[in-house]
Amino acid sequence: MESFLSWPESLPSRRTKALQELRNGKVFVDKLQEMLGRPEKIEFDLQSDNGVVVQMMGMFDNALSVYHSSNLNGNPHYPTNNVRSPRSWDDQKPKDYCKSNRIVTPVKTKRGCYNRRKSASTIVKMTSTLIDDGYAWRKYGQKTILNSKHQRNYYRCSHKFEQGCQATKQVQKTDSKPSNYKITYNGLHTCNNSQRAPQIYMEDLDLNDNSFLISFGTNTPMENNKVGTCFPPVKHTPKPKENRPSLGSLKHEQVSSANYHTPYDPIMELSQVPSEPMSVISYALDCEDMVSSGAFSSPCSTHGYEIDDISENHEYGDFLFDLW
DNA sequence: GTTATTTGACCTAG
DNA sequence: CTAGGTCAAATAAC
Repeated sequence: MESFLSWPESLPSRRTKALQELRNGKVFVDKLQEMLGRPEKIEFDLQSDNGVVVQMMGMFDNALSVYHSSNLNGNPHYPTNNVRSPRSWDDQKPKDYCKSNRIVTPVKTKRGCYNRRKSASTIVKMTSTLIDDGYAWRKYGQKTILNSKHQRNYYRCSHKFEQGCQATKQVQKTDSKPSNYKITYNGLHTCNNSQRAPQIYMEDLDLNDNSFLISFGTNTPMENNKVGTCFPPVKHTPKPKENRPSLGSLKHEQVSSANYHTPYDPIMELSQVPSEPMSVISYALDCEDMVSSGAFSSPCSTHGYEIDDISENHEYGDFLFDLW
C-alpha cells in the first residue's frame, strides 16, 4: 500500500488522500444502505469491530484529519509543537512567555497556556483492547465532549516532570460502538522509558472478542491472537518511583499505569501501541522523516499484543495517523 | 504518610 | 463566546 513512506507529503497528495477517503466512504454508505432493510445485518455490524459503521467512523475521522492537517485552503501548516530535546522542568520560560511568543511556545508554561494538541504530532487509533503500551501514564483530566456520549480522559506521561516528557494521550469511548475506544496520542516520549514490559489489563477485556489486532499501517493484518493466550491475566509489577525534581508544591509521583482505572473512570487505562514502534512513529512524524511501514509492525508475535485497529483494513491503514 | 485520581477552574484557540 | 486541554486543590486509595 501507499504508506507513510512518502512523507512529508505535498498538499495535492493529502488532498488526494482526503478525497480517496471520501470515495471510500461512499462505498460504505452504499453498504449501509443495503443493510437498512436487514436489521439482523445491522445488529451484526454494530457488534463487529470491523463493521461498516466502525469503518465509516474511522474514515470520516481520517478524512477530517487529513483535511485539517494539510490545511487545504492552501496555507502551509507549520507544526508548532515539534520534537524537542528533553529538558528539565525548570528549564521553562517565564510565566508570560506563552502570551508574548505564542507561535513558538513549545511547552505549556502557565496554567491553561498551551498549544492545541492538533499542532503536535498526533496518532489516532481505534481499539477495543485494554493493554499497556509500555509507557507509564497518569491521568490528569476528564472532560465531557460536546455531542459525544462518553467522556474523554486525558493522560500524560508519568515522566513529564522527571524527564520533561511531553507525551500525552486521550482516551474516549466511541459513540458508534461503546466497546471501542478512540485513543489519541499527542507528542512523543522523550523519556527513557523502559521500566516494564507491556501488559494487558484484563478486567475489561472481552476475551470473546478475538478481533484484536495490531497493524500499524502494514498491509498484512496480524494474526488474531487471543489475548488470553498471549498474556497471563496479571496486573502490574511493583511500581518504580518517579523521581521528579522537587518543584515547590509538586508531589512525587509513582509510575502507575496499572492504577489508572477507578470506579469513576469507565474507560480505565488502556493502551495498545507498543512502545518502541510508537517512538519510531512519533519521531518520524515530528521530524517529517520518512516512515517505513515496517516501523509500525506490531510486536504482537513477541509480546502478544492484540489490537483492534482500523488499519487492519488495507484501504484505511494509510489514514490512521493524523499528522500535526 | 505518600501517591494517584477526581473535578471544578482556568486559559486559549477557533 | 464556546469547546476543549490543562492545572491544581481536594479527596481517595494504599
